[in-house]
Amino acid sequence: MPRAGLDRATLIAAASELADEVGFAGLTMGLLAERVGVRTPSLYKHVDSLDALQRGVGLQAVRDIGAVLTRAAVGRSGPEAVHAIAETFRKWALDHPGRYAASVRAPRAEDDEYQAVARETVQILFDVVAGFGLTDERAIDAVRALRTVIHGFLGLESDGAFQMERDPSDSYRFVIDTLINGMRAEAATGGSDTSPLRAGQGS
Amino acid sequence: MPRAGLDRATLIAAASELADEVGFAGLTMGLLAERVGVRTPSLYKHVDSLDALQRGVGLQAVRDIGAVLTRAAVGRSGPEAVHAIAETFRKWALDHPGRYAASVRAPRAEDDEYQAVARETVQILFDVVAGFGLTDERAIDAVRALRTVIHGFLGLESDGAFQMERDPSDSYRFVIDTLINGMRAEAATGGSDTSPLRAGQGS
DNA sequence: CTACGTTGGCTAATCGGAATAGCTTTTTGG
DNA sequence: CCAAAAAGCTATTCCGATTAGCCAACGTAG
Repeated sequence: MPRAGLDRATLIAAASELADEVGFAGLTMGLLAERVGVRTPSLYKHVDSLDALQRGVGLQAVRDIGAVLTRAAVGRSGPEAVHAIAETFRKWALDHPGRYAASVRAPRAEDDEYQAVARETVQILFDVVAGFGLTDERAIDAVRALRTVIHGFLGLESDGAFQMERDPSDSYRFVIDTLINGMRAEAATGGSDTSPLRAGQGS
Repeated sequence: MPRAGLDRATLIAAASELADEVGFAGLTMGLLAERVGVRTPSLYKHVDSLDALQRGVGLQAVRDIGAVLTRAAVGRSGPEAVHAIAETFRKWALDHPGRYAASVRAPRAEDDEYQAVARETVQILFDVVAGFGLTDERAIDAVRALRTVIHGFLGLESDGAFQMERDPSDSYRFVIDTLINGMRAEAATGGSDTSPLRAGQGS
């Protein structure tokens, strides 16, 4: 009985592909085992549980997203950077529906590693927002707004919630542009309220 | 062995409450049975399956949301109506996390009843958007934008994705205000072409 | 009021997927 | 070459959903 040469990373990679094919909810130990040519129980030599596997896929997805967004944002700033990030994120999510769903899964507050990776990705957004001249609380608001719009739209779109005859790409641009205009306006009027902001994770 | 006097509606109501307590994912036939004082298999006399139960909870949740939003919007228009709807929706979602999660569940394209109910709720948003003078494609964009922002924000918030020391309520208002400004601006430019909102570097 | 069909509840059993136990073989380091 | 760790496997257990089949409760015609 030759060995299959599996390890955690390989399993997570295979699970990620599988999730993109059958949906994150359809990702099952049996299916993954079949995919990698092994019996189900053997997987437990490399991952602790299905939950751990899902977490691994989600964590890797967030890392991938961070890398992709970083590449998209480099050399750009302001509205151009926002558009690049928004479009890149959407394309990635549409290309990798399972991974995207995995990345959205509730991160468990006590999961430090997840929090750290998420923080890194959110940092990209802070850098972009800083380019608008937004700081402190307004920067937080703007980053939250960006995440809100991107996740909100992708969530609805991937749920098939847009039924009308209108290219979602155009609607997406509308929302993003609206947000950009809002940030521009906010930066122009200069944030009037100021409260100290404390350290935290996420945004 | 006295009868419990159950029926489909009672079960869905009980399941809704239960979902708010244990989370939509934690809603289980066994738990529901215990809650209504009956053995698990007995539930199948009233609902076809767990999936059907979940669908029922989601459907009812969408109906409830529609009713609540309608009440919130009556007598208001424009920005005031948008704020009322946004705040009401958020409060409802925070008060009923399980039902909210149920309402978001992918609606299945072939489910005509669900589609009809969802359409009714979306209609409320169209009415509000019409108050801004937006029509046709721009109205669709604006409605999608509203849904995007509301669902996006509530999704992130309920996932605990906002970790920084900043009241989410304030950030929520920021996003909503930004969107309102965008709709106002869009209405002002008269929607002359498909991309009047281009967020160029210039003005 | 009473027999009878329908309805609702129950116990027992099946099924599918996750997870564990315990055995066997490969790999690896000395 | 040998012992221990690592990686597979089969057999089993567990749990939640679901089905089968039995029996009591209800409600209604005669």
